Amino acid sequence: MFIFHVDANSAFLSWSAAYALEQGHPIDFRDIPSVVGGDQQKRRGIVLAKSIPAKHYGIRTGDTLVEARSLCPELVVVSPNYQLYVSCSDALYHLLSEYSPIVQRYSVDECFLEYKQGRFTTDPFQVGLEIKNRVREELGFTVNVGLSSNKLLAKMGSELKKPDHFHTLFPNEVEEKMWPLPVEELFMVGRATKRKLYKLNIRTIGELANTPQSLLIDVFKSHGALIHQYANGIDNSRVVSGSTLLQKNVGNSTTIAFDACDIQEAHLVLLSLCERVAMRLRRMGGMAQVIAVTVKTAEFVHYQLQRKLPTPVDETRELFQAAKNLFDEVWKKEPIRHIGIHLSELVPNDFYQLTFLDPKNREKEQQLDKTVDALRNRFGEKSLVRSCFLDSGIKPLQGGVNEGDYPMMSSHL
DNA sequence: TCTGGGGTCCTAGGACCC
DNA sequence: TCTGGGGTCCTAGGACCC
Repeated sequence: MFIFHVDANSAFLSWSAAYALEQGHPIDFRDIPSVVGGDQQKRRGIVLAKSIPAKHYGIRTGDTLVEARSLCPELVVVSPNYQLYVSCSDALYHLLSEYSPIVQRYSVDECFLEYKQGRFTTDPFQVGLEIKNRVREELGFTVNVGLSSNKLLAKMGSELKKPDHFHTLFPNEVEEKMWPLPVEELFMVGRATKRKLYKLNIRTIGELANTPQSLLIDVFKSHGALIHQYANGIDNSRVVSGSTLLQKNVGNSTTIAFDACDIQEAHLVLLSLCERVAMRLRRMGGMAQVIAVTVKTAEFVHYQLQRKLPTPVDETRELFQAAKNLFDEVWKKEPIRHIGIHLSELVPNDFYQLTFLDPKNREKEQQLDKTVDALRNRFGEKSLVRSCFLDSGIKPLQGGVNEGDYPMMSSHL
């Protein structure tokens, strides 16, 4: 059994660069210090992706654009084009699907691929190289490809040397290729874990691998067992293809372009988030049993309140009512920068139909939602909006990558 | 106009029940 | 009255990933 991991190099930046070239732009953003960054006017001014020259200035993903510019004054900042990114992601997925029916989309720019070698299949080493080269030549951006016998090692392999490289990282290569790396490069070792490991004098993946597992469990609980296994190259998870997986949570949140100071404004933002998250929930065919409202104040203080609902819900109106109640309880009247709504403990909506007896009211409400969804799907999200948003300065649907401001893609690169 | 948005999983602690 | 000990459910919050 062979597993590939395919990872687009600096995905958002490469994709924007390739598209700009295709549109006749004279400069390849990948060759100069450049970043993809959010809109500072809308208070989303952070680095979403960076070119390799930008990285050499010390610019990191997540830095504010102000910080990034102070590191490199001539930095070129490109606006994100989410529709383009979805097209590129789809193109990559489809190319990989030619090699195996089992392809897992791990994120917008990463896939796992399970490859069974048989009498008539190609040698996996050839396949890895071919994928890498075909993506570059046919899609116009580069990827790293990792090959191993499990997902963890395939992923670690694809991170080795970038860009445009194919690596193997089989169990017998772990000691040589993975153990010398700094411990924070191991999958699932983030900032907090790194700090604690350094305190234990564990600085490389090899040192972690050779630390007694019992010690790690004492310090990190189950997470300790996990990273110890990973450091030793052990992982038994399967490649899960398609959308067979029922999503566990769904949420939308947004940074408001101005601080919301009164309850009417806050409720409007909540409603606009509800519109979007409820639509996504229904599209998934789910109903939510738990709803949470999160708030980030102008001072960047976070708080959250969650509540179990008496019955699973997918109606926009019900969700809004619940969200409003939570918000009113939790809000301490400070100016608000950011609001979110998250739904969890999802169940399939057919389950609900059979299980609960509710007033006819609900059926009417669900019919209404269904009609609204259908109209918006057919004619666009803006085809039907609530009148309360007119002149409010608040978009009628919010959350996620903000819709609609981008021209339709005419080509697929 | 310095600080995005969408997920998954785990743990602690309190309420409540037997 | 020197005050157990399970179990489950619920909520808050943290850590990690992209």
